Amino acid sequence: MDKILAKPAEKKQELFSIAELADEFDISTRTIRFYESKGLITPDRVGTTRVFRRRDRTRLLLILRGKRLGFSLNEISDYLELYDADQTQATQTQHLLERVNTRLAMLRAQKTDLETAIAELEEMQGYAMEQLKKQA
Amino acid sequence: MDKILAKPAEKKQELFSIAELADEFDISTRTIRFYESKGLITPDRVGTTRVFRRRDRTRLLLILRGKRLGFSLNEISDYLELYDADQTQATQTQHLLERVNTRLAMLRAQKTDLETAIAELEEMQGYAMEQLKKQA
DNA sequence: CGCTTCATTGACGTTAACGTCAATACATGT
DNA sequence: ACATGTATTGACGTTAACGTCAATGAAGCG
Repeated sequence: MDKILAKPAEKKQELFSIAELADEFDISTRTIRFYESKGLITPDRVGTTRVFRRRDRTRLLLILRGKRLGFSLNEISDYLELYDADQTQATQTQHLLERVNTRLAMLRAQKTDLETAIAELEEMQGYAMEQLKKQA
Repeated sequence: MDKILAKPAEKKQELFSIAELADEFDISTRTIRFYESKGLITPDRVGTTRVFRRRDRTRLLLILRGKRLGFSLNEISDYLELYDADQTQATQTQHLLERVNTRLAMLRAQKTDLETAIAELEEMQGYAMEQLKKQA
């Protein structure tokens, strides 16, 4: 499969095998198939074999970032929908806007939590360094 | 139990029942007992009944914030240890400092992710609002 | 052409983080 | 004293997010 997909001279790789993506993102192929079964990604097929385009590669990036931020796959699924929402009709755009705003509120709340935690640890850090000076 | 623990005239409540805390933090008593079984909190007992002090109440706050940030209970357990570390010996303080720094790096990385996600959504928000103007 | 190497598809196992339920024990208001 | 309400301790169930394994198939290599 490598031979088929690999085009070393190209600037931007367009197609990816499941193994390539698993390797690049340091996840298992099982995980990728699992995400597909959940509808988070929708690779093409060549026969039975999956072939991934840039779109799904990007979605994988978003999925993994979502996970790092502590979101469930269901939440991430909602989040991904925002990226390919229909913008042709005003009602759809309006709906999208509401969902984006809801999401933004969540992320901003999380950011506040995060900043509080960071501030606390920085305080501990400062105190610990003080202690070390005294103890030296 | 309320009658025993409740001292309405006091400024700072010192003792809490499991139900009070469950209510205040909007979690189940089962969850609180589960956290105790994991060693995250260590309430006193009056007979068989749990009695919580401010310390464990604070720890509950930290646990829940940790969860909102997407950390596992094991990670949170590590995190909590930072709060009651031994600072009397320089080697302990040194060790604490290292762990605090590690934690800080994680949180800062997460903050970067978060800010990226927020920026993307803000861009979508801007674009959607543009669309709505055009479509109006 | 046989061998070896991925890829796919079930099916089943696993871990974390609780929920649910049953049996039992206190404690309180009337 | 009794009914009611709350607490505790198992034991078992559940969901999410994969891991593991077995059987099968297509593809390239010498």
